[in-house]
Amino acid sequence: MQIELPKAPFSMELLIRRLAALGPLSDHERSLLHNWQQHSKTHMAGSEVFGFKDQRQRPKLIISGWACRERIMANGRRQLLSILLPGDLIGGCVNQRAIDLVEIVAISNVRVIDIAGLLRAVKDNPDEYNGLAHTLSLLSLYEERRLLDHMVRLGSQPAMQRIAGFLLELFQRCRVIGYVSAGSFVMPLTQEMLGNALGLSVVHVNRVVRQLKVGGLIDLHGGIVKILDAAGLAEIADLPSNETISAPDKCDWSTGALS
Amino acid sequence: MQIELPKAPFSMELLIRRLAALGPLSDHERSLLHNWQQHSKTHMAGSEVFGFKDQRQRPKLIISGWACRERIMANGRRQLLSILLPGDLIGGCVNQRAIDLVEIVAISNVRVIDIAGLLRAVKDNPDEYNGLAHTLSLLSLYEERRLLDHMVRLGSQPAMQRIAGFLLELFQRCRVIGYVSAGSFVMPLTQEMLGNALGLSVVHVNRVVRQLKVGGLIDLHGGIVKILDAAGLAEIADLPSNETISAPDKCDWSTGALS
DNA sequence: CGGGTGTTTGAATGGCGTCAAAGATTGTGG
DNA sequence: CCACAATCTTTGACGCCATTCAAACACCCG
Repeated sequence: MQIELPKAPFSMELLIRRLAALGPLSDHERSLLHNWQQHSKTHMAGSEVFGFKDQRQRPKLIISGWACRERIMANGRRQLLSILLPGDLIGGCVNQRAIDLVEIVAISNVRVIDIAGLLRAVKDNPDEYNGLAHTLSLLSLYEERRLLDHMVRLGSQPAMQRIAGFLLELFQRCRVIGYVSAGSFVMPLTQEMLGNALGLSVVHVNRVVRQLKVGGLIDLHGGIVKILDAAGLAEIADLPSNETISAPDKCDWSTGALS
Repeated sequence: MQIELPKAPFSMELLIRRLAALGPLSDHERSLLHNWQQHSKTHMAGSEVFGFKDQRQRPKLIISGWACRERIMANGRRQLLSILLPGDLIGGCVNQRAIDLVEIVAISNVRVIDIAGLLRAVKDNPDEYNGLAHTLSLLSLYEERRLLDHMVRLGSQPAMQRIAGFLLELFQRCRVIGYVSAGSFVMPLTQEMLGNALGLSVVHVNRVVRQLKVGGLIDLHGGIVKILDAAGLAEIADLPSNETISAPDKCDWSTGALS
């Protein structure tokens, strides 16, 4: 199976595309992103990308590689809380978030750039970069939503549904950032990591994945996942009909609450 | 077993005490809270407190009764994501949160007051109510942290650990708001709800609870929980040593990110 | 008193974890 | 290029934790 997978490094262009899909961006905002240059830093697979001890860490953008937020328990067990892909923000939230107090570890080699200055520019000129502020906050809104989805998986789905739903989520996220080609995407997660994310043992992950393979729903070899039957997976995963959450088209920044 | 349990309606005094424990409040801020009067609205047990469809819902404060955030799946299964107690805020976050897109249902009869105006006052006078803004945001920070704790429970703990940890969390939260007397607190959760929160069947919840009873760790009758051995529960629940998260003593509101 | 709801208990089934060991794959150094 | 180690995947056997089904038992309320 020879598959050409996009290896293009994540550029600001992709972030622009991603944000533009969430809300309107002015030319001025696009050019701010477009001209944003920053030298990137690479974290090797397995190393810590973002420590939770240092509250002062500067917000970052992942431009290549996968990372995860994970919590390690006293008995040595790991629970992956969230998977981070290229185009995802780290610690770039408007206000303090608990999720940012969790350690972030690189799954594959991860390249990040510092976007503290970018976010600062947005914050200091709220009128000028209104659309940007909006779409950026939607980005973290979506991560929180994924967290809740995952919580539901862990709490009330059997292994097969968990895996089907999880793979589908990764598939859709990869597609959004252009990392899917011919229904396939690179997934640098070992089955052990899948187990750590889904609360399952390696052995059982393997068995269920095999079932999905023989069922003709997916193909999985050498770290490459091919989604053969997305609709079938969605049915197995018991996804609600309106899976695509509608972005609140009117996110009112001036009424109610502090917002 | 006759136990006197505090039935005092949650007043602004209690919110003040709760916030003051999270950070310094000026006299000016205390008086703002103290003088805040609002007629309360009651939601009967089982009814919806806060719909997620209406994005415009005004933020509220629970002053009595228990509620929960829950998600209902296609197969009819329920997953309780979070338990809300008196003194907890609903929808009062600085910016849009995914958790606020989840339905909130009253567990017992719930009284709430509208605090949109209060939050607005805080927001419109950031300098004046700096400490208040800080502590209020800590409140939602802690809820998010509880969410992550719960996720870890669901993902990587067996039934007994889940139940022990969950009861302990409720115990500590009740104690903070003064709802614990002689180690006991009223818990209006049926065992079925406990199961829905913890991803367990009613039957198994019952069996594990009985084990905790015969083990002399808790007592549970008629909706009243008595924690007999908090340390033992903590050990069972495999809680990390530094269970009491230290409030970030220096939450810098002027550097990094948008914050 | 009766019905509804919640709790408790038993027995049987099965999903999933653990243990163990054999392939398959990747990477490294000679 | 091959050999070797290390990591990951795969498979079988076994046992336990937890679910399901079923039915009795307690409790509350009108």
